[in-house]
Amino acid sequence: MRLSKKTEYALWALIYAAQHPEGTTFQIKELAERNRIPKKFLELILLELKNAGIVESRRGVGGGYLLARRPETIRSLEIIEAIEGPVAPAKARKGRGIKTPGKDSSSAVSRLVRETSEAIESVLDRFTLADLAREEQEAAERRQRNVTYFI
Amino acid sequence: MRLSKKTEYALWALIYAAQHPEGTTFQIKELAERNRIPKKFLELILLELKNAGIVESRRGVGGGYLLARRPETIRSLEIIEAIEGPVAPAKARKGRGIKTPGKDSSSAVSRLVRETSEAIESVLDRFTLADLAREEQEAAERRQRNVTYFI
DNA sequence: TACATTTACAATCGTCTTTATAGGATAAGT
DNA sequence: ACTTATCCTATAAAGACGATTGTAAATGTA
Repeated sequence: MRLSKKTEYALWALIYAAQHPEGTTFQIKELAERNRIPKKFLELILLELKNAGIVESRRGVGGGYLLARRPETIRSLEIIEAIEGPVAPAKARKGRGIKTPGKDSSSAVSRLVRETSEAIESVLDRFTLADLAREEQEAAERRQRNVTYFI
Repeated sequence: MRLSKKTEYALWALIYAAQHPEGTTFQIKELAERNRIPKKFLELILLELKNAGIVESRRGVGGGYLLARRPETIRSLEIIEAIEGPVAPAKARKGRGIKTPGKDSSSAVSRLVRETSEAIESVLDRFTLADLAREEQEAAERRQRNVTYFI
């Protein structure tokens, strides 16, 4: 599984957002500098996340972005799909529809893709933004204490 | 999960190969026409599958391609990785190595990717080429009997 | 009102990947 | 030799990816 840079930036941005006190905004500029994300690119990404209903924006002085919902209710699947589009292939509509051998949803290849997609969804469904933010926080604390675990 | 056309063609080709009696060859030309795959593109794909040790080739009259191993021993993971490269991100080497916060394997995003990759691998590991070929065979028979199941 | 701050949004651009296509070289069976 | 079929290299069109540029619009503050 490979995440595009765009999706990776989106995840970082939302983790950053989740680490802010609820209801307070953060600015694109600050986030871009901290995480070395191209500012204008980040703008684009946050706009998409806004259109997906994951963040909200406030314009003007003191404005910025903030989570639209509580991080416990935002699953990583939703985030990734907001940027990359659906993980699972569109379900074949039942009823009318012409049968083309290759694209047939009963074909072995389609089944393989379907089962894999379901596995991906089930993992991404388990992790909420709150989980990611907490985990990132803990990792950061470990780094600060300068402790490295070699297993 | 999205498969590239190339990988899809590779799977079709191998399913086709698996449906042939063991030890007999099939020709690119025939397969290309039957499945409407660009012949030259298919050539490229079979070459890659050959370099990956999945198929063998025989030149000259009566030549063609055939599976290098029994279909029960060829897992779909192997096929997909032969074309698309590794599913899982390369494991971070333990020991020396500079720590870059973003790419840190302990970060929340890395963990998410890692767990998802493992889920994908575990599904793709369960299906062998023999499974796919059998399933495709059954689907083809159902189609021939002209029976459609609307669930 | 004037101004600084901050997002909104459209358009563009260079590079890489994907999906092929073309042409000939090479090998092997008959 | 001749035919069949793979082997190999090069190239090209289209689209996705990653990012930049420029301008507009909203909002709080002096």
